[in-house]
Amino acid sequence: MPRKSAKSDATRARILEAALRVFRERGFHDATMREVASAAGVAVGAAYYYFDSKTALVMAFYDDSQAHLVPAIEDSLAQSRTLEQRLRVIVTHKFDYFAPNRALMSALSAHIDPRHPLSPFGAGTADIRNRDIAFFARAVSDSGVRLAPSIAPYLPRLLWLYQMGLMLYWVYDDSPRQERTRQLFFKSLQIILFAIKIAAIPVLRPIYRPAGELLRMAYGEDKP
Amino acid sequence: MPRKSAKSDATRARILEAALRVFRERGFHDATMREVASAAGVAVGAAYYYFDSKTALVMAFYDDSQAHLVPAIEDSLAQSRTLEQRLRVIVTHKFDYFAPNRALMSALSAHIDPRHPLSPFGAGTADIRNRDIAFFARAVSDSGVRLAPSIAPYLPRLLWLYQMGLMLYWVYDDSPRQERTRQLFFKSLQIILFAIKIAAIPVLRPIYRPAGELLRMAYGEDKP
DNA sequence: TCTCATTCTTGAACATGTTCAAAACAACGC
DNA sequence: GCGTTGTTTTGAACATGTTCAAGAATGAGA
Repeated sequence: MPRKSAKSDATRARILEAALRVFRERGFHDATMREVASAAGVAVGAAYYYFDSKTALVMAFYDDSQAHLVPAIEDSLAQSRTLEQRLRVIVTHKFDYFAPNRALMSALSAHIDPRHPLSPFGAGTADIRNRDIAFFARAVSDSGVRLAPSIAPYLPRLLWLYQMGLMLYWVYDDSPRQERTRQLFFKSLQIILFAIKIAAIPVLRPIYRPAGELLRMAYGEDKP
Repeated sequence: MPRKSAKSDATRARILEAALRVFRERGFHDATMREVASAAGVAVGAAYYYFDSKTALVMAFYDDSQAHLVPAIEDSLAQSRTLEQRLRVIVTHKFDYFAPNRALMSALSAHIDPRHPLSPFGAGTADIRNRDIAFFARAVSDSGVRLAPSIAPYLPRLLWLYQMGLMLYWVYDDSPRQERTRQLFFKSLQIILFAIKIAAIPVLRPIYRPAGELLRMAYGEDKP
């Protein structure tokens, strides 16, 4: 809704910062919107003027993260060659950036329902999601990996889904420094890359045909 | 909390029935606890005497479902031989039983957080989950399928997870009669069974070694 | 039949996310 | 300057999940 002045932007930022601070200190659930508003020095209504809901504050943080992540990831992608390196770069950058607010992200995972405006799978977040998927498309393209044509169109979306699963595990990973997620990531990445390479071998393609059919069924047959 | 009389059981059942009715008619989110209580002819407090929360009502329905599903599934399992048939039986029975309240189940999927008492992955629901996993253990055992020893101990839990994913897709599947989920199920089941069989071939085991390691990392190395 | 402890039941009170009408402020044309 | 129009801010009001102190019902033991 708010679109105009620079002062408006500042207020919005002030509310968002205050919210993240309060959420970190008291936990997302225990923090109240009244606390957030008071920490930002505004009335409750102001918070709702800039953000649709309490969860939308966390989503705004997630959204803003792209501004920081895009250049960082682009740089690292340019320096890395193999697909494995590239995928590591994307996921590691994300984990590192989100780490200080890791517990917060659980607020987002509460909305699995694709019809909810804040669901990571819904139409309401298509922009964020597509920008995100673009990372993986970029990581795959000109990485020198030969791809089976039946799975190639779905690979970026599949990798995005894989990374969402990792993030979910990571958010609730209570091992020290989330070391468990890191190990799981490396090991699973190995397996996935192996499967991708295998699928591209012409002789083995018949074996992978059902996988291609499954993907077509699940994602539909849209061109892009 | 409530433990004693038969009248108590009746009241509890009356509240649960009323809740499901109201949830079905008005949707889980739009329905209020006051409506539920009024439909059951009790005060709001009574509902909270028997159920910990609004979501707990849906969980109670899910819990009760086992009483209906166990005999039905046991019977069908006894009549089916192949692992494919058996897995179809389990999932199909569940879908059929939950179908009238399909939209309701979305209330459960809201709690991904394993620390939440109602999370399907948390300690609070371990009993329900283990009973559920037992179906898959039973489907696998004496089904005549040779298993790779590195994945065998995890297979029931893996299949349970697979079925949870299917349920999630099913809950939000808006294709007529959820035909899409059904097709996805059949196709993915084919692939999974193929992978399981391949993994058991001695010559190919080295290829599957990383998968075993991954599972050990993800699930830990507890004996049962 | 009369305690009295336990189990149920009640509905008002509470906490908190969210809405909204009204007020304050800002910008702009005259 | 002064009205007009659009933006921002306010805080009380609202809706609803949940709690809780108090009362009713129940049943066991004397």
